[in-house]
Amino acid sequence: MAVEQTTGRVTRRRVRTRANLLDAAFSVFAAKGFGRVSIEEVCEAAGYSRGAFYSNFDSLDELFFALYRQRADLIAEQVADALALDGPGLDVPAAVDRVTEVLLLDRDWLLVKTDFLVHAAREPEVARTLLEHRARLRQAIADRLARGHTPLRAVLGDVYGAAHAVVAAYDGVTTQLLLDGDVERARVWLKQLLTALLTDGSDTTV
Amino acid sequence: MAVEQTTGRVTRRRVRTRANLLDAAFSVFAAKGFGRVSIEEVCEAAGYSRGAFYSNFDSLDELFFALYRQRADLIAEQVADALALDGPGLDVPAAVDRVTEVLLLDRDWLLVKTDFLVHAAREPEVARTLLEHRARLRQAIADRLARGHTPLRAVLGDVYGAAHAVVAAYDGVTTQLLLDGDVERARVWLKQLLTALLTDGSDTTV
DNA sequence: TGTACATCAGTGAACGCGCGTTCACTGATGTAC
DNA sequence: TGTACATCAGTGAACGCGCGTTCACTGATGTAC
Repeated sequence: MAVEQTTGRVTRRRVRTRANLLDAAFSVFAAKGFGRVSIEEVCEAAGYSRGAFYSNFDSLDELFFALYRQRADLIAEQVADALALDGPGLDVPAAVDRVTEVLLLDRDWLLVKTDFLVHAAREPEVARTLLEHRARLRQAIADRLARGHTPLRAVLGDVYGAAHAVVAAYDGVTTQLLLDGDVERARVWLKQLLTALLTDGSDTTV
Repeated sequence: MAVEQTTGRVTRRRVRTRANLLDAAFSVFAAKGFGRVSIEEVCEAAGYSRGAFYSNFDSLDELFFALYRQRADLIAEQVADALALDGPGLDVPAAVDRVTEVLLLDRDWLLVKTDFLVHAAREPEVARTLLEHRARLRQAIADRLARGHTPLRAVLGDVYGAAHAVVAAYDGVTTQLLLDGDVERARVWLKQLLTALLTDGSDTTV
């Protein structure tokens, strides 16, 4: 943390500045990639001097982490909301629609998220945080599947295995989307994958 | 390209230096991430002065691209070989074993590959190259599936859809592997996913 | 195979810029009365 | 609500380092005979 607060006091000005820096950083990171961004660029984009940065953060890494955490929490909440909408019976296609709406909407976020992934892959401490976040998401999905009494495929094991598969499908589709930029195709494709993974195989053909 | 060759002559020394720089770059990129690597570090790791770098490449970007291309081609070849081994009938579990052996063996490669992915995601020209490379891989898989008369699931469409699903599953598992570093679990998991995607649902449970 | 010459490939010093980091200062904000 | 004071938050100049880039030079390599 930058500037250890002896009192718990946090002025509004500080909150605003921090938020402005984070917002500007998001745009800049999305546009250029974490590795190609300087502290100076973030400050310029936010309209502050570099001193303001150091008053709020110790390093770009710290800001990046704060940024990820903020957005990831927001999205986890939205996913939880999207999953909560149905009644006890789970309407899989409808739920998938709502969830992909949240998860595959913002290409900028996918870019930043992937930057964060490769960063975390090299920093075990950071990786742990990201893994916990993913575990929470999976849990929400598993809960929903359990609550919806969705028929599951034995190869995937229990609801946790199924939730794991959902996340893997999402990650896989994200990779393709990052390259081709076709959000609509990604949505359709994710729905197909999830259908193939979650529903039974009464549609088998040769 | 650095140094436009008027004659087609390329000395052995040059070939060796270039290879040494690429090898060193791979280690350094894998360890620190593309965005955190300087030309100087690559040269030092390879045991050359910075002038040698400029004699062979115009920029780190160019070297990165060359590096990706080199390794990706190698791996595409290995995957093709692994797929070619069976007779006309496709033994799915065995083929999956062989392919995952190639694809999920080297964490360093996955790190560099993902760095390259986010790089490409922001550079349409580079993205096109990567998409073409992925298309070739998918094609090899689709061909194999067609040749093997593998029963497919209707939700995925034809062999191309199935091949696409295989790649998505691979990408999804890669993401998880980057974070937890558990190669064995990733292999098992990828096999389960591919089984769920490719085989029919006679295993459905509730 | 050996020698002489031409060209090439890598060296390493030098230059300079971008930017990370610091810090004395000042306008902004909050508190007390 | 207003004023006086204390503290805080952001400013912007200054410093210096890391490193990208260049280039005259030299040892290595290739060619011709």
